[in-house]
Amino acid sequence: MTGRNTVQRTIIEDELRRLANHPTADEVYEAVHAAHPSIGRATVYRTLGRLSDEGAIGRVRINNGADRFDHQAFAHYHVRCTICGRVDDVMIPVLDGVDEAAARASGYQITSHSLQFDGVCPMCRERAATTA
Amino acid sequence: MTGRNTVQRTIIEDELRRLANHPTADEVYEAVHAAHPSIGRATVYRTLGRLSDEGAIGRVRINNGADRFDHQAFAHYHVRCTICGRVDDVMIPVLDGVDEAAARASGYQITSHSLQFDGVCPMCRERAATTA
DNA sequence: CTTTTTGCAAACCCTTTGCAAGACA
DNA sequence: TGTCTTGCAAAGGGTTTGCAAAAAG
Repeated sequence: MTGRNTVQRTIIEDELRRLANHPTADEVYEAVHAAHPSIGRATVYRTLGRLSDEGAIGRVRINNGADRFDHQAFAHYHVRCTICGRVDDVMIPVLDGVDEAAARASGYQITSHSLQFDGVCPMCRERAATTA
Repeated sequence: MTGRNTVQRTIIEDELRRLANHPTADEVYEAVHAAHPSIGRATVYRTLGRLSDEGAIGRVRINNGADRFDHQAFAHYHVRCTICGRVDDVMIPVLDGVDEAAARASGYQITSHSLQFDGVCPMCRERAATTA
């Protein structure tokens, strides 16, 4: 653990693990603030940022949307439903050799990649089929 | 062409092709506005959006940064320099079969994926080596 | 003449920041 | 005690929107 062990930090981390499914910082804030009204938005943003910098949690940067936080810290991919905005894990193997290929193709020194899928989640697909 | 053929649209599209290297909407706006002061920011944002919806140009959604627009419309990947923010093309083959794998793994109907690399561009690498 | 597009400013979402007060080690 | 963290409100970046006027077809 890098920073100081404050009550807020514990509360925020616990709440993230309770919410489990890739909440945004603001969703974490709403939940935390409901139970602990004195905890402010900035603290939640700052703490989630620190936790992900430390590697204790994951941060999923979503194209065109708020960042989401992941209680699972290891590298994996995500898919976002273009209808309801829901984000889920995509447990396929991490791409092998693609960073090297990109380095060769671009001349950059590659440090990481992120792969995001877009699609329609089972619920929304169901709903569309029923409605149509 | 889907919409109406306005002067603004032509000017904006031309400016994008002239700028060539993945400008943000605001960079396009600055250039357009400098030459045509009557053209407003909203028009540039709206027009770039329409052009990319039509498939006439590409939109590159950057993790944690402004969208960038690409005069090349075909699918390809991008790398962003974590130091200077520059964005370049990564001309590696489009990932094959990965959408199907993701669909199987997640249950989503996958419509697309985006792969973004992060790294250090040759210029910044050079600069770091010289400075150090 | 009908419908789309424009230009402006204000609104919006998500996030960060300055600062003084408070909590940790 | 010295430093990190908090809470607040305000600012910030990027983008969208409501509306009346103008332009396209």
